[in-house]
Amino acid sequence: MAVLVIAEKYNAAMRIATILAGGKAERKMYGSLPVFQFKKDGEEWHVVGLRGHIIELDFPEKMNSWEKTDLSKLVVEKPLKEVRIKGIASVVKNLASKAGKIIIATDYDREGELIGKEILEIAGISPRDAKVKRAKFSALTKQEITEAFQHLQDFDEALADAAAARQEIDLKWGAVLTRFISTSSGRVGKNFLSVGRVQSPTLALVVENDNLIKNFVPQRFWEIFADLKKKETVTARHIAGRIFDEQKVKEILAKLEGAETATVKEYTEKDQKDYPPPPFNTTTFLAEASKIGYSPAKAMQIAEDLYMRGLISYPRTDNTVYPPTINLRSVLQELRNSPFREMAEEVLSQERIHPSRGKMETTDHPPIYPVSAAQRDKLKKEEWDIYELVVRRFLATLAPPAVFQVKKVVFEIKEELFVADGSVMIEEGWRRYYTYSKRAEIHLPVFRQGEVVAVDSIHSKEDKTKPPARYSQSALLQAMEKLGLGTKSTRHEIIQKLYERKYITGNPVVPTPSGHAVIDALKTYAEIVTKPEMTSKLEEEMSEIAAKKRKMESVIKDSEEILLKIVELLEKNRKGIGDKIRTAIKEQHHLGRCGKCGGDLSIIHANGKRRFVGCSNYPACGVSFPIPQTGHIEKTEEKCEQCEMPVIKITHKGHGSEKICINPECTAHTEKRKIGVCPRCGSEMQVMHGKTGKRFVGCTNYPRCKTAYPLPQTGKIVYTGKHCKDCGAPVVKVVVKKNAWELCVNPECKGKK
DNA sequence: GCAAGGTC
Repeated sequence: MAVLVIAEKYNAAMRIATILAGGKAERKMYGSLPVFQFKKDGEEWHVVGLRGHIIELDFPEKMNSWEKTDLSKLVVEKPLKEVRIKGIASVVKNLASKAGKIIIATDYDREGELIGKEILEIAGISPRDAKVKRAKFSALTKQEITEAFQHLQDFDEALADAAAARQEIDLKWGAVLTRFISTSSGRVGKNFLSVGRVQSPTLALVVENDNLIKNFVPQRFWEIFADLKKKETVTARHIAGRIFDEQKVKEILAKLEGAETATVKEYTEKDQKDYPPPPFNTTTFLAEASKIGYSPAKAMQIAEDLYMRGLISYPRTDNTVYPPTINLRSVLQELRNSPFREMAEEVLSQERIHPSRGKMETTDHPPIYPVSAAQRDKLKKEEWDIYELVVRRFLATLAPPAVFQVKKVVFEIKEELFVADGSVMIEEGWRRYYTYSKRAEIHLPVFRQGEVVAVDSIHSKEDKTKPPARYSQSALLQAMEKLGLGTKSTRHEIIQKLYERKYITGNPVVPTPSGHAVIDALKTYAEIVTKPEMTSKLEEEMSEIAAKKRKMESVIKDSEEILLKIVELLEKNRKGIGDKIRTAIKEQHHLGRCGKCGGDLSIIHANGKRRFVGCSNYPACGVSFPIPQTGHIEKTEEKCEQCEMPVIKITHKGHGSEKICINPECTAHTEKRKIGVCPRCGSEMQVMHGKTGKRFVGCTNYPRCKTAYPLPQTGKIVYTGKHCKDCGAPVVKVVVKKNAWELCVNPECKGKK
């Protein structure tokens, strides 16, 4: 009797097969799907790995039109299940039909159970069929897997239903609100606006933060410092800290007027342990990667790649505690084959290794750690940076604490108390390996109680309170985790989505007018979808479904009723909401006033083709300016110092950004556009933009001299000051992504290869 | 062309 085992992913299938077969599994291709095969107790076993969900929900085709579909009908429509990966489906179906036993061995969680249900449905087998079994394990270790397959359990339909309810509710709320917001504001097609259970509360965080910053009223405060002399100068701060009452500051200063000595009232000195950081989970990993310049999306992409190559463990994890099944010493031994040899040996030389542990402990995956040694020349720089980060973090979590000598002195000057703190590292501990963050050190001399030192000066410093900081991408990621928004696998994708929709821009993250407008509209008419509570409520309901206290159908029905009411309210206010968002988006594109007629200048995409800056009073006013056709354009609040025209910021992928004013005639451009000397007339040559926006090198002596050379239309052009030895034309440097080369601009130059 | 969740 053949046995079919279905795992969630390729790597899991391979591990399971290797463990069950005792290392003798054979890998065979069924079309494009690898299947692991082996014999065990006289039975033929097949192990296949899926690729996550193989079914996706979608509405029937008749409801595809955003404009024509009645949203209240969309709310109650049953979505269809579409098979996404047909190749896998047919192979699994075939194997299942021949199997006497089917073991679902997907990840042991809600989504894993649903993935199992999906594949059974495709194979036409009921989850209640006696030949269907479930293997439940929380780690891909020999012990866990062996036990799980010895104690097979029944398939848990209720758990799968919990996930299925989430799927349907997410799609309905997402599709209905996305369509409403987009169609009401005329944003249909590729510039649509979107709404979702996770993305909208996340956007709301950014918008609320921006509101706090905009409405922030700084408060003045003062701090009083005393410079004291003891061989070196020691600065002590008045014990009151920030004083918001100016009168009080004056009083204290008056009291201290003429003070000559300070007496040490209190002096303490102690060693303070500075414990190692916890092991990496996805969020902490991404936060640290951003410190070395990798965005969450980029860091995640690299980590996934390193994982697939067997260099680091699974990068999607919530866990911050090493499970006992990982042999930490043998990982260190493995690292001796890498450039981290010496460090690994140092850590190994400890008599006992005490790994640090974080607050979050789950059993699905271990924290992120290196699983094998890598060599620097085998990896790209970015891959090495991320690998090194994971290795150094791993070493740090196994290393002893750092030790700081901490000093505190309290001085008394005319009955007023001042404090000075000192902190110096005396043992490196884990900080020797983990060099990405430093703790500030302040040197302080030794004092003794009762000692009297000279007062050099006493002065106050005025300052003001600062608005809250904006979210960096990684801070946003951490806020999402804290609020239960998204999962370790989706959070960074959701942030990317907010950028794609142009709801947010930059890092730190700033919301755009359309981001503000959409959140404003949702807060008024569908507040729940802007709050993390929608997720926590759904989580509760899913738990109830899994615990068989409620039926999936009833949870979906309740959710539909709430959404129907929202749709009704939204439809009543369709025009008002749409106009508000439209106005906000106009502001987003608005660059400034037209110098000729006073109209609005904005970036216009002609038929989705060439882009330019044009006047809103067209055709009455024909003012227009060519702008570069490549690169991402953002508006700025700046005006050109020379010509007072609006300045735009252009970012070229792979290499920084430049700010230019939209006026091609402006002399402020001259420096930037300078490219060399015309070989025919000796005048200066510049980068110019033709009527179609195409750029070229032209002689400034035009029309008397008509020398012109074409330029590459992508990449950044940099002035080199050089001229071609063969033809005398200017030589420019072209930078595309990370590549750069020098180029004589004359296409007919004989010196060219 | 819609969401969020798996995974590549």
